Amino acid sequence: MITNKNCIIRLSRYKNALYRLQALGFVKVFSDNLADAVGVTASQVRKDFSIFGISGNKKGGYQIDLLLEKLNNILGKDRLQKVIVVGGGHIGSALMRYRGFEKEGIKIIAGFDIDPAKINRSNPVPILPLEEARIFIKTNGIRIAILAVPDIAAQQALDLICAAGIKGVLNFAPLRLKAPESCIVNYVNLEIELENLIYFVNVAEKTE
Amino acid sequence: MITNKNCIIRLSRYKNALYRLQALGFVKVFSDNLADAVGVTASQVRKDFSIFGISGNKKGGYQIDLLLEKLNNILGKDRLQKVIVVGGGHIGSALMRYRGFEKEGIKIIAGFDIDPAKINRSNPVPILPLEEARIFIKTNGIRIAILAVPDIAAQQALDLICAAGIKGVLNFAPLRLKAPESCIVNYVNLEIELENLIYFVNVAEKTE
DNA sequence: TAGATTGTTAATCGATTAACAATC
DNA sequence: TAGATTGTTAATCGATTAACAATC
Repeated sequence: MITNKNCIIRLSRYKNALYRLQALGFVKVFSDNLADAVGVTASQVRKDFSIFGISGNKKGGYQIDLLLEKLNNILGKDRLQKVIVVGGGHIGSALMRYRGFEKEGIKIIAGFDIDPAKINRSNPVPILPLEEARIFIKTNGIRIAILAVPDIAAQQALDLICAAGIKGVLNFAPLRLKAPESCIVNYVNLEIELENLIYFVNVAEKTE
Repeated sequence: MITNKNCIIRLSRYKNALYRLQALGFVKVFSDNLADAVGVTASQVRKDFSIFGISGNKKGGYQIDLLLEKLNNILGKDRLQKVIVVGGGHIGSALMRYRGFEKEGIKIIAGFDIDPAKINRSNPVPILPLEEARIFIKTNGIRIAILAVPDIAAQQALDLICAAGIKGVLNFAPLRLKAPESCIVNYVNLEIELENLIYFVNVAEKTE
């Protein structure tokens, strides 16, 4: 199935919008409503659904609960996703304390750091020595990791967790990493996000 | 000038790669080298440059220092960018302590929160009451804000800072916000980033 | 000069949108 | 039935890539 990243991101947005509509008491939805809620065209919504074989009812729209079930299934939300955080610095520890993941079925079950001062086995999310990561990942069958270590440590940390069996990494370190084929690395680069915003604000300012 | 977001993001990546090459002692670079460093085609590099009227030397490639000067100018890196953070929770306070912005000429000069317990005027980055945000933004001519408040508070906080003159917002709250035309809102949605990663890891697992 | 690289145009590719037959 | 909405195909749009003349 040929799909691009943007399409999958839209599926997540549809899902989130559907939960909001459901909370407001809606039971069914038209492609038009959903398009409005997410900020895309109705054609886009129907096209995205058709890619995944999701069908509604001619004239009747889509039943929200069934639609959510299908989207959740596609997005792998039908089971709890266990995730680890590598790096117990500002970003890493903020992510470990962040509550927003829970409602999405994503649970951060441990953090890892090389600094012995950061180790804390009795934390709600325990912070363990990095050298235990390998056995922890294997024992618990962890596939997803968030990488939030300093630039210079990032490649080495990635190598370690990939070798231990990690299949997907969300990397916050602001540089491009080399990963084996078995591991997907997605990037969150806050510096570049801000730089981008500043660029478009400057452009808007000049043209106004 | 017609430009898309991806093009500007590539300019940031070129810039970052050029600094690394410069640190390694390189003085000039070919479109081919830069393409490799960033993971795009050489055509893409030359095309991006031509959009902004950046030219090199036939056969001679591009002189790194001149290229950096032009890219920095386009990206607005020629002056310090002062930014505020709204929300002193886990994400907000992590961003205020994060040192990675400084080397990019981005300085977080204050944080704001409604919780009196979070106020701290003697912090390296002072945390001030939200009701002071309006006057602070106006007095200091702040144009860029990072929004890191809980979902339910996000729209109200955005309204407040937009009214005070904010022109660009990097929003971490996981919902779509309504902003006036005068203000650009970019979204960082960590839940959706993880969901996306999980999807592609699942797909890879099924097809292997 | 011969070889290599830029800058730009044309071709390709893929994603989005429009249109409309099917149908409830 | 008449009207409205889906599902899908075709058209459009825009971004990326390939090709190559210009030229150093």
